[in-house]
Amino acid sequence: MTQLLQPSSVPVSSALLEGLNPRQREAVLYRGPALLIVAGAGSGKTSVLTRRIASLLETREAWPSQILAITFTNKAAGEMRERVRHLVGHAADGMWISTFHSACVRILRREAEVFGYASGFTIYDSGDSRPLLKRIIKQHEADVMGFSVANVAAKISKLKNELVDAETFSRQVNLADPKEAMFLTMFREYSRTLQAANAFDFDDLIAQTVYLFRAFPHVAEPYRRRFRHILVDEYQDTNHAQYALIRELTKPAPAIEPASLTVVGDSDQSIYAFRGADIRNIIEFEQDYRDATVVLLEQNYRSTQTILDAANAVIANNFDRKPKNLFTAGGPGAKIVGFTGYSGHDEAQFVADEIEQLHREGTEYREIAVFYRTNAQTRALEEILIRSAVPYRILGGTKFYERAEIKDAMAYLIAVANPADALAVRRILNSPKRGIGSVTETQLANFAERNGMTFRAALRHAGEQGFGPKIAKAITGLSDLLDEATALTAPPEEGMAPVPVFDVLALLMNRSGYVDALRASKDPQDEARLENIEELLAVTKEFQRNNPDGLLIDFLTETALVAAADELDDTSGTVSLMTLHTAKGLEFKAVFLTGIEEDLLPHRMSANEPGGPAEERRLFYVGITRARERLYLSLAMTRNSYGETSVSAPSRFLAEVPAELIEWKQSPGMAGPGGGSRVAGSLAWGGSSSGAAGGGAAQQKPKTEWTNRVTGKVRDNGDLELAVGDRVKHDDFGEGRVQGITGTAAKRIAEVQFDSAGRKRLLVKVAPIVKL
DNA sequence: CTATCACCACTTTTT
DNA sequence: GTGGTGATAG
Repeated sequence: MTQLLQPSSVPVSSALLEGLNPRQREAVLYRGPALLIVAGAGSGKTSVLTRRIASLLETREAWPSQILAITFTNKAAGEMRERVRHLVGHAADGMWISTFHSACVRILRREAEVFGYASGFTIYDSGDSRPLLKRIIKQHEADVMGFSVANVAAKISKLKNELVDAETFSRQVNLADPKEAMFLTMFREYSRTLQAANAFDFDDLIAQTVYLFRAFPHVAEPYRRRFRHILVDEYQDTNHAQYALIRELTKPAPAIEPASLTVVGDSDQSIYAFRGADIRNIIEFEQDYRDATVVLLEQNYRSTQTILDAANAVIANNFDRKPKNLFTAGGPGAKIVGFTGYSGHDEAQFVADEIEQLHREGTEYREIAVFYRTNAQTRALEEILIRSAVPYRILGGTKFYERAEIKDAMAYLIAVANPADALAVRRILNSPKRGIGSVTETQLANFAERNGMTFRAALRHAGEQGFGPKIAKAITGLSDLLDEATALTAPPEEGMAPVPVFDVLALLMNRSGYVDALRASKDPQDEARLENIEELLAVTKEFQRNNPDGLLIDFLTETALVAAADELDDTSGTVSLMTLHTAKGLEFKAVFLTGIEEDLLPHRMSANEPGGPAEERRLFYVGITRARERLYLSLAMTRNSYGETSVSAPSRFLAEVPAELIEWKQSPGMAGPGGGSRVAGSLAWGGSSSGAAGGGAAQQKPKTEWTNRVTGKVRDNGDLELAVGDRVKHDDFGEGRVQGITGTAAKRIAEVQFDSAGRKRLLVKVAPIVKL
C-alpha cells in the first residue's frame, strides 16, 4: 500500500478544489484501493471525476498513461478529456478516456492476432447481424418454432453479456428440448460465421476482450501493470461482461498491486437492465471490493427545488432502494406545467407553442429538449414542429448510418478493409445493379466453400465458374475495383501520410457506378440518397482533418461506435428531440416530457418483466432530473399507434408527482370533486375533458376548444403570396390576421394572430392555410 | 434477373 | 403508416 496515499498527505492545489462542497472534496482527494461515489442526478459528478483525475496528474501520483476512464458515450469522453485538459493542460494527453466499447476495440485491434483474428476486423451493429440471422433462421426453418430475428438476436446478446459463448451454452443446454437444441445450432452458426468473417458484434467487443485476458494472461499483464487508476462512470448501467472486464483489469499482476478503482453511479438512474445492466454491480460494490469507501453526493446544482421535489416524490415509490433525497440551495423556481392533448398532434402543438413562448422570452432553442419513451412518437412531434417553424434535431432514431445507401457505401469500405467479411462483399455484389442475382451469389458462395477460399477470393475466379460472359465481366470488374482500392490503402511508407479515406471512398463510389446509377434514376428519393452519399464523403473529409494519420480502419471504428448522444452539437441553435434513454447524462434549461401515459410510460412491454415498472419509473425520474429551470409534462387522450387510433390513460406516475407542483394548462379530466386520486388506478379518462387538478383555478374550456388538433395531410403552399395584414383561414386554428413575414422561399414563416387560437408561427409552405 | 403489387407484422428502450 | 417478403409477370 506504499503509493496509495491517504487524503491529507497529498498537496493538491486549491484551484482544483475551488467551489466544491465537503463531500465532493472528499471524493476528489480520497486515495485507496476502491472508491464508490454515489452521485445523485445533477450533483456535479463530472466535475468531481475530472478534478480527481486532474489531482492525480498534478501531484504526480500518476502519469497520464496510467489512467483509464470509462464513460457511457464518446461525447462524454470527449468532454471529460477537454475538462481535464483545461485543468492540467497537456499533461492530459495519453490518458485513455473512452467508452467500454472503444477501449475494447483498441485492445482487440492490438491483440487480435493472438487468438486468430486479424487487426482489421469489422464491427457489426444489430443492423449488420440481422441479415445473417435471417439467413440462418430460414436455412433451419426455425421460424416455425417461433424464432424470429429479433428474439434470437436478443437471446444471443443476453448470453454474451453474461459471458456465455456458444460452447459454454452447449454444456448447460437441455438438448432434449428441440427448441433449445435449435437455438444452440443457430448460436453456433452465428458465432462461426462472425469468426470466419473476422468480425465482432457489439457484445463480442467486451466479451472477447474478457476472454482474451482470461485465456492469455501474458496479454492481460501489460494492461494490468499500466492502468494504475481506473475510473468508471455510470457504473449502475454496467453489465456482467463489463463488470468482469473491470475485475480483470484490477487483478494484481506479478509484483504489482491492484489498480485503484473509482466508480460513479446512481442506482436510481439504472435504465439499461434490458441490455443486461445489473444493478447489483453497484449495490454490491462494497462486498466486491473490500476496503471500499463510499461517498454520497446529494446536493444538486442543476435543478430548481420544484423539479427536485417532483423527482424525489416519484422515485420514493421504488421500494427496494437506499433512501436518497436531492436538495438544492437554489429557490423553488417555476411550477411544472401540465398539458393533456386530445391527440398526439394536439400534444405536439402544445409543445411547439410553449417552445415558441420560451424562445420569445429569451431561452435559446438549444437549451430546450423534448423527450419521449419510444421513437415512434417523433412522427407527430416532427410534423408539428416543422409546420410551426421550430428548428429541431432528432438524436438517435433512424440514424444516418442505418440508411441503405450509407450501409452500401460503408460495405464497400469494409470489403476493402476486411476482405474476409463475406457479408459486406455480398451486400455490394449487386448494388448498383449488375445483373447478379441470388442464384449467382449462391454459386459464388458454394465455389468459395468447395475451394476453401473466402467469398471475396471467389470473385477473382469468376471466369472458372461457368457464368455467362456478361455476369463474369461484372464480377471481375467489381473484384478489380476492390483490388485497386486495397492497393491504395496499403500501409504508407515511413513518414508518409496515408491515402485519405475520402479518396478511397470516392474511387469506389465513382468507379462502381453507384453514384451514376443514382444520378440516372428517375426515383425522386434517389436524389436524397445521392446527397447522403455526398454527406458521407464530407464526413470522411472531416475525419481526415481531425485525424491526419487516420487509416481506413480507424474511420470504420469511429463510425461503428457512434452513439445517439454523440451527435449532440452544442452550438446548433435547435431544439433536441430524443428518447428518455438517450437523455441520460444530459441537461437542458427547459425539458418537455411527452406521452406520460399508461402503456407508454410505463411501457406496455415492461409490465411482465420483473423489475420492469420500477425501471420505467427510474426512466421517468431520469427525464425529470434533466431539467434545470422549466419542466413540462404532457400526454394525449388518444394516440395513433400504427394506422389505428386508440384511447390512452394518464400514467400512474403522474399521480406520484405532488399535485401542488403542477399547474395544468389542460388537465386529464381527473379534477372536479374527488380530486386527483382517481388517476392512479383508472383505466379510462374521467368524464370531463376540462378543468384543472390540484385545486387550482379551473379554467373551464368547452369541448370545442380541442380545435388545435392537426391533421397529417402533406401540402405545398410554396407559391402562396402573403403580406402583413392579410386574413387567412387555418384548418385547425380558424381565421386570423398575418402579423409578419420572415424568411424566404421554402423557409418563409408567417406570424399569425388567430381570432381564437392565439398567436402562432407557421411555415407557409406546409401550413394548412388559405388566404381569404 | 428485375419490377410490381399485395399482404403481413410490427414498435420499447441502445452501446 | 411502413417496410419487408413472396408471388407473378415480363
